[in-house]
Amino acid sequence: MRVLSKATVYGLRALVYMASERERTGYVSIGEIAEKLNISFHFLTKTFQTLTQHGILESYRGPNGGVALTKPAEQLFLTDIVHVLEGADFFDKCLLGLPGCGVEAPCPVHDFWKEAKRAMKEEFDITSLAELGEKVSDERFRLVA
Amino acid sequence: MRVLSKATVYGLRALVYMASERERTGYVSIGEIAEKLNISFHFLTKTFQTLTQHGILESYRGPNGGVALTKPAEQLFLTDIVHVLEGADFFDKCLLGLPGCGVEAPCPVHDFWKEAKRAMKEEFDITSLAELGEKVSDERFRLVA
DNA sequence: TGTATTTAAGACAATTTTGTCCCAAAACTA
DNA sequence: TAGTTTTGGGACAAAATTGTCTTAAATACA
Repeated sequence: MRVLSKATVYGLRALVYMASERERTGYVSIGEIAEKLNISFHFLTKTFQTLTQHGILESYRGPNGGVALTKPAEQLFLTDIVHVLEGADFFDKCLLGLPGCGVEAPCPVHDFWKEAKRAMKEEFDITSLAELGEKVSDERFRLVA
Repeated sequence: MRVLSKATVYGLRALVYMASERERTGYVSIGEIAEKLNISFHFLTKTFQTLTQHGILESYRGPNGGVALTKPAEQLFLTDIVHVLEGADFFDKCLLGLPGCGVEAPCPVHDFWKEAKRAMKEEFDITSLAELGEKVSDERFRLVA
């Protein structure tokens, strides 16, 4: 059951890593993150550019440059990231791929899937990068194989 | 939020269509299904071959041939189909893509995701092709755009 | 001013998924 | 037996995703 693209997975892991380094001030370099999380630097850079263009990150070039969250991690939720990286219709798709699936003309699994999406979105709405970052700082949780 | 590949989506829709034609006896031709559901005949054929090889369908060649469910639609559940088309580990994957994510070394969203997968699997376990086929026969639900 | 560091951006390749096509094999019909 | 229908299976193409690389632009610092 794969729900997120690799681009989104890498982006999320990287953001949580940043949130887990809470005490640090200033920018974190993409190279450091890529190395720590063992993911492709160039690939992550592209995902981060998307996040920067959509106001999740701000970036700064040159020595001691890098990226930083535009808001406190307490105010950035999974839904925000997923909306940017997967599209605004992320929680609004038919399980059977039918275009206008809805109350008008639902597919046979519409009701169940609607509820599953609602529960999922609810959790994504309240889960902040700060919460996940803390878990990682606490050691018992990991971001890398 | 895309959970199933197109191959699986097409396969599922086709199986539900077959279940919805309950009164019919004998084989249903793949060509008919593909036409009715407006999906690629060749693509569907490949998916159906997989289902045949795994005992979900039985096939018969020649005039009046086609495919048929090996068991009554009441005894075929979404989990069975998904296991064949998506793999046996379908309900066992980490949201962040980490290989051995589990109680030992969980990712920071492990607990939530575990519960979401459990709820999803529970529904897939109890939803039969018969149930979905009936909904489609009842007209209020559709399988095609 | 020149060099090193770091993100920005795009070209390009590799891989996976999706889709198309052709021919063989099986079965029926005349 | 010949011809038609239908699935089986593989080759192949197209598209999307993932991954790599190169160059440019911005910034700091000596």
